[in-house]
Amino acid sequence: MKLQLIKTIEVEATRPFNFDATFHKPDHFTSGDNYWEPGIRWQTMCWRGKQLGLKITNNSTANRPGILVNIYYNKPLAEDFINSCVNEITHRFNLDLDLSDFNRIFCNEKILGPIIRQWKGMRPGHPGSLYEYIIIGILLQNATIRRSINMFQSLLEQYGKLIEFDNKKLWCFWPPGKLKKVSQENLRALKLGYRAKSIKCIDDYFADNKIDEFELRQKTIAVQRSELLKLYGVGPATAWYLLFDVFHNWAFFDHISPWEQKIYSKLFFNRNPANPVPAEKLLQYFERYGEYKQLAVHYIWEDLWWKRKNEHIPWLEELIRI
DNA sequence: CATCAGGGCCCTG
DNA sequence: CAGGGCCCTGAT
Repeated sequence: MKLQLIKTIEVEATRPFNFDATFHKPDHFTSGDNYWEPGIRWQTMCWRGKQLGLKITNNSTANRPGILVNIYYNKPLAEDFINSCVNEITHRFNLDLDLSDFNRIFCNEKILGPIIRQWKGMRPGHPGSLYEYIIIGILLQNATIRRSINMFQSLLEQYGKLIEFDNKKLWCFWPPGKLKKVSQENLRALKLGYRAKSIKCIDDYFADNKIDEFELRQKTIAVQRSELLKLYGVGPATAWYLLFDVFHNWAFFDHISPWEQKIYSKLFFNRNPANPVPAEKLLQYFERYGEYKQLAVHYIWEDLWWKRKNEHIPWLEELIRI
């Protein structure tokens, strides 16, 4: 399906703003739903049931940071649809985030200071909806990266849509409810294993409107967490990712998985991965970043993955087991 | 060839 | 609250 350019919108970002560190996260696994090169991100987006193509371009001038969003579709789009879509993009990528406090407090901190100076204006965030992120989160569970990518790709090819815009062919996520008539066995045939049940349950849950992402955004983190844990297939690890990436809680840090523990141990304590610092002690260490502890670790984490793009880091390669 | 952990979670006892 | 089982892969 080839899409046409329907609308171009300028969106401002708060300053300081770093386009590439915001729109490309080297630690997120590459999937067929987006493509990045410096200054441009092509991204598919399923918004209110419509499967759109987006070309997001850096549009920053010296004193006016921002992006240009080209929206591609096969029909004209209503004004309020476009506005809501752009608001959602602003939200998901945190274009209106005020980082001044964070920058001021930590710009001279030993580890974080230099990283903040290098990546000043980087935002956390995730391009997907809550539904989409949960699906991906489930695919990440108890699997190697390669396997997660394979499972995601199979799902996209079965239930997503391949769209072409601006000379890019990218897969777009399906809307919630798409799996209504799909059986667990169908999903298992895609080699999802026991995750088939979780994904089926999640799709039903969203299709039946038992959860509202936008209402949940307004709730306290305690409510958000308990609502997420009610979902079949979502446990503490997946909830932790969601609370940061989807619900934008910068202070929440309650979970460290074994592979992350090893990387943190090396980064913060230069400890051999075979002998990592206990997770409890790491969490205690992150307390120094107070209200911004997860944002702080995100900066340090992303910095590491950007380094990996440019230099070989043997100890890291051994830990991530792609 | 077998065995086993892996970007967890659910269920059982 | 600890521990077994789960799908499938690739490493050993």
